[in-house]
Amino acid sequence: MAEGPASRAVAELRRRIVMNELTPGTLLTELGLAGDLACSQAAVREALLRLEGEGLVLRSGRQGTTVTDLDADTAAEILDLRRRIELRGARRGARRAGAGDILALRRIQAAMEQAAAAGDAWAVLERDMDLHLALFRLSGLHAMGPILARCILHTHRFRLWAPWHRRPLGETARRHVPILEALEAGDAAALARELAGHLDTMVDRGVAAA
Amino acid sequence: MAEGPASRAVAELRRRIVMNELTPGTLLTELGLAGDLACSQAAVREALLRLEGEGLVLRSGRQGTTVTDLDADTAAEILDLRRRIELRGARRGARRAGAGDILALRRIQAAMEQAAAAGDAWAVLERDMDLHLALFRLSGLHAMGPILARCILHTHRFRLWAPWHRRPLGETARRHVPILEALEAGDAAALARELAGHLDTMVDRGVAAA
DNA sequence: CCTCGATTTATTATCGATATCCAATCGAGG
DNA sequence: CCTCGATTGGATATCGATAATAAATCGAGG
Repeated sequence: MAEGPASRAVAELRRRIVMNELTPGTLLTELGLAGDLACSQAAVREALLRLEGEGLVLRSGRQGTTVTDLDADTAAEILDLRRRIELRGARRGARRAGAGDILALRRIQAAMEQAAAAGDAWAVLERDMDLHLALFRLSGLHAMGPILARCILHTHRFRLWAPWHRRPLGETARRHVPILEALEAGDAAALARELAGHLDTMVDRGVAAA
Repeated sequence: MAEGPASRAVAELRRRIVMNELTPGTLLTELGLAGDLACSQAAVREALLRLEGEGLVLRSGRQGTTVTDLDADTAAEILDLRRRIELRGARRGARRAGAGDILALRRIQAAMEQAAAAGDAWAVLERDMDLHLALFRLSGLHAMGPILARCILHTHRFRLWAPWHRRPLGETARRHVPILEALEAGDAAALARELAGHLDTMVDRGVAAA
């Protein structure tokens, strides 16, 4: 999984930020992280460049790089955006799904359940992202994948930041089963419905929902 | 404007790709570009990392990095996304615009007209991007700025790739005036209307529009 | 003639050292 | 006591060299 120092640095820092071990505003120095992660400045530099591309850190030239802020308004807006992207993608992709695609999706879902059983919250999130991205890839809208990835990442971060959104890991994993069943049945309408429901229950929108 | 080799490399490569001097699929090598742009491999490397974050190139490990593909379907989808982001941003931002904000926007618009008068198509696009981003920034939805930036960039690229979408530069610049006027009047509805019209006429949607 | 394997080559990935730059600090003058 | 300017410290930015790796090429064997 770890192909090199740079990849490891990206994965590790991304995990720390999304899991809120590194809180918003934290100042990161390239040389300092190089010490922590036991790699060279160049590797850390590449990692920070990538994380900036994902919106997790902000590099301000020679003043250093900081972990980006979070706010509820933007998080809600991003979730809406994500909802729209995934729904439109699902409607396009439902008909193109081959048996191989569905098998691959089921494998990811199984891996997610396995991670949930092991109590590895981060691995669950990674598999969740894999699954949603693989599903979206069926739409053929290649250039939008990274945009969706960014939205998913920020959704995850916000959910962990606002702890009242947390759910049992196993439940999170099992929630995806109906989505895959709708896809396998070739029912685009059901797929969109299940996916929409999944995204809508992802975040508690105030107490009124109860 | 050019702060260093890396910044210059990013700007130059971005220009070449968006202006379609570098066509989709072109293979780029770090050392080769370093020769072209008269800088070190590290500078080119940073540039390519950033451009990958913008979706303009695809880095495939040791197999090299290529200019990303374009397709009309995705372009249409991205334009829709952009429309949605900008419209929601405008509705939020209309009330918060101060006199200083409007002055800054007018300055950018003036610079765009100047670039148009000079016949500098690329500068017009840069100012267009500046203007739309500055306008969106009024919404306070910080984390979405880079997503919008990406959408605008791809919209520009697609428009230049499909030459029938081109318009006289001066017209492009002047199109933004009503938007700023609506903003200055504090009329959120008019702002949304003008902005929507601007985005809708950006791309000819088939011959039916004639 | 075709296939498989070793070799070569071209390219990225990584590192350590140096140059550059911004900002905070300290000191002198008013 | 306050302000302004030089200084110093700490960080990024950049470079050149080296290591590692994957694709392409060439050659021998079948």
